[in-house]
Amino acid sequence: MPGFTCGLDATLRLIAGKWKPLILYFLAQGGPTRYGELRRAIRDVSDKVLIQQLKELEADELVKRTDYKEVPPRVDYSLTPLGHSLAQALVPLCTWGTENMAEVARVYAERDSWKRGPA
Amino acid sequence: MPGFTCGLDATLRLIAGKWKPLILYFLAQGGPTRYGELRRAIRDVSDKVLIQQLKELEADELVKRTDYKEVPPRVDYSLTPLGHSLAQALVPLCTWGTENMAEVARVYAERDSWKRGPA
DNA sequence: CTGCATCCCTTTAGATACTG
DNA sequence: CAGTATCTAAAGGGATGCAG
Repeated sequence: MPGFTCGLDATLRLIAGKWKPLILYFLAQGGPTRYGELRRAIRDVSDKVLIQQLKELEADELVKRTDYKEVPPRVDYSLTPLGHSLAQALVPLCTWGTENMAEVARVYAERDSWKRGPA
Repeated sequence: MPGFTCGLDATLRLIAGKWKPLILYFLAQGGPTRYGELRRAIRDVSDKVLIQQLKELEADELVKRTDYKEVPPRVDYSLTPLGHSLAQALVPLCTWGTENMAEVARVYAERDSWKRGPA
């Protein structure tokens, strides 16, 4: 039901998913990447979730899956032109995070401490 | 537990939440905004969720809440300097969405159709 | 190596009604 | 006007084990 309130809304629907931005960003840096490598690069993600998100990205035409039909299996993932342009739009977020990482870590630590209670 | 794999990772933790980017972006455009106005601007969000996300943004020092202690109540929300800089980093995503909205709407429509099955 | 299936749990979000 | 409270639904995510 296309009825985006604004461009940001449209974009957000594509990158909603815990690991999607990370996947896009990683692929943008490294070119075609094999499944296993991706899996290791995106720490802490399970097979199920990674595959799931890759499929959604593929359905959204942001990522291209290439199956070389070899044995043992070899598959790699790369960005489509659309995916690549989106990844570019992610760059400022990455930059922001890098520049403000200390600040972010600080507020994050505070949040966690009151979450667990003062003690 | 600060241990961000990269800047993007750090940023994502702050803007994870269905409406947060939209809230930040709206505040960036409009300056201090009263609760009711925000509520109407961010379509389809419930009071509960909106308040919840605003509180988290406030805890993360991205948004500032001002209570004028009047009756009837008057409260407004605005961006902190940190929040403002983050909102700036969101601009390219918005631009991307606007530029590619037709494309996004198309892939989205396709997804929805096969989701509901052929027939 | 790549990836699917299953089961389960937590988080997130939404509806509704109510209060100072 | 600006929220709170409560309940429920759904999505997202994770562990494990199996398969081609």
